[in-house]
Amino acid sequence: MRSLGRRIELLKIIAHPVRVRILDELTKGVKCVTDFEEFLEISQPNVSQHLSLLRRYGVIDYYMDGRLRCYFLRDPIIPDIIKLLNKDYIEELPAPACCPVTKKGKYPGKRRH
Amino acid sequence: MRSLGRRIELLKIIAHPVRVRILDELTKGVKCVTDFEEFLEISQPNVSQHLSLLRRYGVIDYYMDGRLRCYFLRDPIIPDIIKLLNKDYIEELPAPACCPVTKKGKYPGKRRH
DNA sequence: TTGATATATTAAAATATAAGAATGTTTGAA
DNA sequence: TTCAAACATTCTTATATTTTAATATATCAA
Repeated sequence: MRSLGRRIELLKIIAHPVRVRILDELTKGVKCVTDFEEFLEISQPNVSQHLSLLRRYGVIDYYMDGRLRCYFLRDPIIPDIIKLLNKDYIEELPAPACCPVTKKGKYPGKRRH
Repeated sequence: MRSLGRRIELLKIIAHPVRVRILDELTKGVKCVTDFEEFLEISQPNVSQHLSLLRRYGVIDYYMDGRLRCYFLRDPIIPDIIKLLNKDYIEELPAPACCPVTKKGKYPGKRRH
């Protein structure tokens, strides 16, 4: 089981527009670097850097196919995160019903609502 | 419906150890600043900075209770993210079955596995 | 064995983020 | 009307991230 600290680090790694698009694509199947270059509008070295970052953190991996590096998802949290990012949330959370007590509750009987 | 870009920004905001702990606490109920100071081992101004960042991005909000600011969750994605972070993933994703085709599939019949 | 394709690495510049220190604001209680 | 509690803001410094540009490597095909 991975630590929470590790998970948060992972979240940080994922939280980048280019990397999310990469991971989103990879949830649909294997892709090679050139495939990514086609739909991300960034340079080849930059694509490569993002891929190697993701690989360094164990998020993705690749196998060789001729001279192509075929990247695929490795960390099982990714599909769940992608699903979350694409999910529709129409409402805000309801505000707390009525002034729940915090530890520091110095003003009982003086609640404003 | 919020844009994906907004969601990614949000993810970035959340992906910080202190802020995750704040949000984790808030999934359990309302807390005021001093409550946070107690269990986060950081200075009051730093707590305040994190809270105000979270509020600026609409993740949390507060109501006043006497002189206390009672913070609560506002963005409905948060409980889901916290759940994800705490979820157990025991296995890696299975490697792709056998060399699926990338767009650039120049080497058919020469697959290595 | 040479050229082209596919991809990586490195260094530098630009930018963003985090933490700490000092100080400011607001409000209730005395 | 003053004090103290609760909290925010601002500025600075330290550090991390991102991008760009240039260059390198590895492999297949001819």
